[in-house]
Amino acid sequence: MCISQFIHGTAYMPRQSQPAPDTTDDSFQRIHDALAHRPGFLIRRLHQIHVALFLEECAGFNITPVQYSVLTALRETSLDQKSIAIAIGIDRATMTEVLKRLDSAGWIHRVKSVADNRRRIASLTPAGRDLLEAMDEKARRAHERTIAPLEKAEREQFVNYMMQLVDAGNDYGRATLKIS
Amino acid sequence: MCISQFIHGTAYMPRQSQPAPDTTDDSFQRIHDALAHRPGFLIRRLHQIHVALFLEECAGFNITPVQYSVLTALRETSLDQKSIAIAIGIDRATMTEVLKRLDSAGWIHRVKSVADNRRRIASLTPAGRDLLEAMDEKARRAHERTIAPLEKAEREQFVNYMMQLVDAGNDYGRATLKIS
DNA sequence: TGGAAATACGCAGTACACTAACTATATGGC
DNA sequence: GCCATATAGTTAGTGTACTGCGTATTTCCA
Repeated sequence: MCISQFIHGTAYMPRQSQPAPDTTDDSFQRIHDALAHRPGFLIRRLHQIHVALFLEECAGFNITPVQYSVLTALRETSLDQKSIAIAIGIDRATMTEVLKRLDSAGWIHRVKSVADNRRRIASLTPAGRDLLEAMDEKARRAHERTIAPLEKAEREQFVNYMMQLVDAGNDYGRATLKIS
Repeated sequence: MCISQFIHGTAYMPRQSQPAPDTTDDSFQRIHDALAHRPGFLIRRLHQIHVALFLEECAGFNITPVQYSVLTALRETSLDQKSIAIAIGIDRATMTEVLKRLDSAGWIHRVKSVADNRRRIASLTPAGRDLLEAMDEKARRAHERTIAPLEKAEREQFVNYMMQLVDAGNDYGRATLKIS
């Protein structure tokens, strides 16, 4: 189902939420109008869609997009946790968790740096390297499928725009969420 | 700091992760080359950036982008939980959690539907309506700032592309993550 | 009209994303 | 050389995003 179908009623449409007498069909149109043009809303949805496509393509490997990014980075070089975190853009607390999972899956191992005992250097195991090779093609397809609905020239423009925005906003992320 | 600074060394650059003798400066360039053009990677980073901008703009309101989307939807009409979930594109388990928090913050309340006792209808409280009014301008700014580095025409193109992709991929999301 | 199927919601479990506070180690200035 | 300061990593807590299962209620049809 696509949004148009949803809005225009060919897909699921709740009919008897009666307690709200104003829940008419065009409420959904109005909600759509209010949200569908907001960049942040679209980005969130697009992220969900990409994750779903990635997991579908790479089903059987039991790996997530972030984990694949980390392994990709480690294919280039062994690296301490903070550097990996900066390179792929997540904070070090999350990095700790991600590396734990990659470690217990047997795809990486972590050793204390001899030069600096605070650091733990992560490297790919042979199993991790094999996994990367086995799934590279499917991961590539997941990324392609995410932007496949656009024309070739549009896809290039779109990726180019995102690169500009990510580069410009690179200071943000690792966001503060203050709860009361 | 921007990615170029990061890659080219004017920003933080780990120097003595010595245990990996191949950790040269251009490892970071190679990691960047491997990741920075992948649509999924860029989308994830852009999402992080938008959330950070939103929380910065709306600091003091103690609200998240998703919570704001839900309130925005409820401004149009009271609605059962599943319909809200479909309208803003998250699954109903997450919706339960989000509504719990909005409820305990006093911005919505939930009542059993008289027509269908399985349903709980959520509505804005006066406090919720006031909150929306108070933060509308700042939320709008957060969305604007997310795409501000692009030219006006580019921004329109970019949002247009995202709308196409989200519409085409609307079946995805609510993703399957199978853990062993 | 009575029971099977469908639906709405909740809960437990997993993963990413973040903050804040903590430990352990390293560094730099005196 | 010693101590203040800075840095790497972990842990606890919050929030979004899922799956899968269980419960209660409604619907449909045989």
